[in-house]
Amino acid sequence: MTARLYVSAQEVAERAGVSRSAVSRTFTPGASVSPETRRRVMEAADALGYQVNHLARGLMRNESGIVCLIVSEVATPYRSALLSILTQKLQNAGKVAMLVNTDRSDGSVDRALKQAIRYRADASIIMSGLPDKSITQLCLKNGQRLVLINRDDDQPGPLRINLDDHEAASRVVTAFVRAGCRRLAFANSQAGTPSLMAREHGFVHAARRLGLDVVVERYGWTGYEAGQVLAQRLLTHQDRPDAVFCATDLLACGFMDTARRQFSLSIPDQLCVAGFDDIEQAAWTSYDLTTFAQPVEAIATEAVRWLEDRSLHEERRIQLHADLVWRGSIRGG
Amino acid sequence: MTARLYVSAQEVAERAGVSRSAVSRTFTPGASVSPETRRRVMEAADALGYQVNHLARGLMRNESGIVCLIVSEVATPYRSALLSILTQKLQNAGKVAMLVNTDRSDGSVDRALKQAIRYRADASIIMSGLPDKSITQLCLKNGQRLVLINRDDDQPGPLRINLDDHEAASRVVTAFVRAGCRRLAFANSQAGTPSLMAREHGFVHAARRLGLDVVVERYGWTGYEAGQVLAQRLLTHQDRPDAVFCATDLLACGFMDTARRQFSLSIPDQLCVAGFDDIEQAAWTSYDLTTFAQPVEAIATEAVRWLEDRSLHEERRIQLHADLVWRGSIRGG
DNA sequence: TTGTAAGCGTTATCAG
DNA sequence: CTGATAACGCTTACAA
Repeated sequence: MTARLYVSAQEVAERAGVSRSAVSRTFTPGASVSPETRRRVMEAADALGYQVNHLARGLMRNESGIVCLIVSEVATPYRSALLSILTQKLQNAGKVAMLVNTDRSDGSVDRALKQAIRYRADASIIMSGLPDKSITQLCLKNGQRLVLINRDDDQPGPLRINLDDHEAASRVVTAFVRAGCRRLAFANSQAGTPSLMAREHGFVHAARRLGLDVVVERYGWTGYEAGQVLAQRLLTHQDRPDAVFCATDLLACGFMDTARRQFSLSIPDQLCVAGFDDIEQAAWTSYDLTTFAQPVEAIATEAVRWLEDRSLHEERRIQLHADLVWRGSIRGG
Repeated sequence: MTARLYVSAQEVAERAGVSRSAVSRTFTPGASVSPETRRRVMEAADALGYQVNHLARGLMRNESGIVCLIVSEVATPYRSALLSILTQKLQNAGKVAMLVNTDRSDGSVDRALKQAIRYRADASIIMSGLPDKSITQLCLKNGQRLVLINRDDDQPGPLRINLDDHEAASRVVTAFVRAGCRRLAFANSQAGTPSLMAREHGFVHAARRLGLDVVVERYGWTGYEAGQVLAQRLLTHQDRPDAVFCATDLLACGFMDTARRQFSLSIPDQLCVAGFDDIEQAAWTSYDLTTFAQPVEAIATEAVRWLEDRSLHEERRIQLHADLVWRGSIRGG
C-alpha cells in the first residue's frame, strides 16, 4: 500500500540496460528481438518478478484475453461439468475465464453481459438464461463475440450450439416400446426452456406416431426434489405409467428414489426410466440410469475453436448429437 | 473489426457537451457532479451504449475489481457449491470472479497465481493445491491479497480459513460408539491433503482414547470410484468393520453403494457410515448420509468480508465449525 | 534489431 | 462544480 505496487516494464528495462520496447517485445510472441537482448531482459524480469500487465496490454491491443462465462446454478452437476471443461480449454487457448453467476431474476443476464463489456471481454459464452436483444446487439456492435449454448434458436448471436433434443427424445420412445412398455410418461420441470420443451415435444410426438399416449407432468425447477414430487404425481395416477422419460438426470434421480422407496417399484422390472445429461450420478450403481450424454467435450471444443479462429465472423449454427448411454434402467438393451 | 470498437468517455462527453472528466465523475461513486450534468451525461451514455472500460480504470486506480478463484476439480459437488456461493457474494460486493482451473501437476497453482498477477487481481482465493512460497511472496509483495481455504496451516497468506476437522472427526467416534459399533474403519483417499489427514488423525486418536482400534485404508483420489474400491478392501477384512467414517461424502456414496449391492449389507443395521462435506447427494434418500456440513456460506462470507475491509491488512486465521448433520446412516440419533 | 514517441481510456490533481 | 493536464503500463509505428 505504501510503496508503488508491482514492477513495470520500465524497471525491467533499466535493470537490463535496454529500452522498455525491448522488454515489451520480449514478451510479445513473434516480435523481433535478438537472443542476447531477450536473455538479459528475461534475467532482469525473473529477478524482479515481473509479469506483463494484461490490463494495459488489453487496453492497447483491444483484446483482453478474457472470456466471460455466463451461467446460473453453477453447482448443478451438468453445469459444473461444462464449466470445468470450458475453463480448461480456454486456458489451453491462452484465454482466461471470467465467471458471472446469474439468477432467474429479470435482467440478470443483461447485467452479466454489461459486466463483460466493461471488462472488454473478447467473447461471452451464455449457458443459461436469455439476454435482451438490445444487449446482444450492443455486444455485437462492440465487436464482442457471442456463443449461445443450448439457448433459444431465434436469438441472435454469431455461434449457437444446440443438441438434437427432439430427435433424441424419439429414440427413448423406441427403447421403451422395445422393452414392452405401453403407458408412457414425461416428467418435466416448469422452467420451460427450449431444450427442455424440445425433449418433451419430441417424446410426445414420437409416441403419438406409434399410437401411444403420454402423460406429461411439469413441476418446479429442474432438480432432485422436483423429481420426487413428479414421481408422487405420476405414480399415483390410476393408470400408472410403466415408463418415464425425465427431462433431466437430476429429475430422474429424485424420481427413481421415490419410485423405489415410496412406491416399492423395482426398476426396470416394473418401471423403466430414462434421463438426460449423463451427469456423474447417473452412472452410480444406485441409479444406473440410461440417459443421453451431453457432449460437453465437443461443445467446449467447438466454442473455443470458433473463438480462436478469428476468420469466422459469420453467424454459425452447430447441432451436436446426444449419444444414448445404455444402462440398467430400461429393460432389454 | 473495421471501425473503432466500443464507445469511449470522450464520445459521450462530446455528445453531452461536457468534458470527459465530467463523464468520469458521473460513473465514479461519490464524486461531485451536479444533477443536471449527471443527467445529460447519463442520457448520452445510454444513447451511445457506453460502458466504463474497467481495464483502463483498473490501470489508473491500481484496483482491477477482479478476484481470482484458483480451484481444481470444479465439477465436484463440494467445489462447485463453494464456487457458486463465492462468485455470488463477490458479485454482490462489486467484484468479479476470474476462474482458473488447476490440475494436479506441479506448478499448476503457481501458474494460476501468475495469471492473477498479470490481470492485477485484487486478490486470489486458493481452494485447492498449494502454491510455492516464492510465488505467494511475489503476490504479497505486489499487494495482492491472498485467501487460503482449507489449505495447509504453515502456508503464508493473510487470510486462512480452516475447519475443525480434527475435532469433528472425534465427534463421529462418539456417535459410532453410542450406536454400539466396536470395529471402526476410516476410508481415505491417498491425496493426503491437510484437511483429509486431520480427519483421519482426529478419528484414529479419538478411537484410541476409548481403547478402540481403527482400520485405515487409503486409495485413489477423493471420488465415488475410490469409495467403491475402499469398500471392497475394508469389507473383505476378516474382522469386518461395523462403522466406517469416509473422509468425503463422495467416497461415502461409493462406499455405501458397494456395501449394499456387493456385500448385501443393510445400512445402518449392519454398517454405520458417516461422511464429510454434506454435498447435495448426501441428502438424497438413497444415501441419507450422516455427515458434516462444510460451512460454505460462512466461508464465502468471511472471505468476502475480509476482502472488502481494506483496513484488515494483518494476517488472520479463521477456524470455522463443521456442524454434524444427522441422518439415517448411523443407528440411534 | 533497437530506441523514441505517440496513444489506448481511464482517473486524480489542481486551477478556475 | 467544472475542465485542462498529467499520469497509469503497455504496444506499436516510425526512424535510426
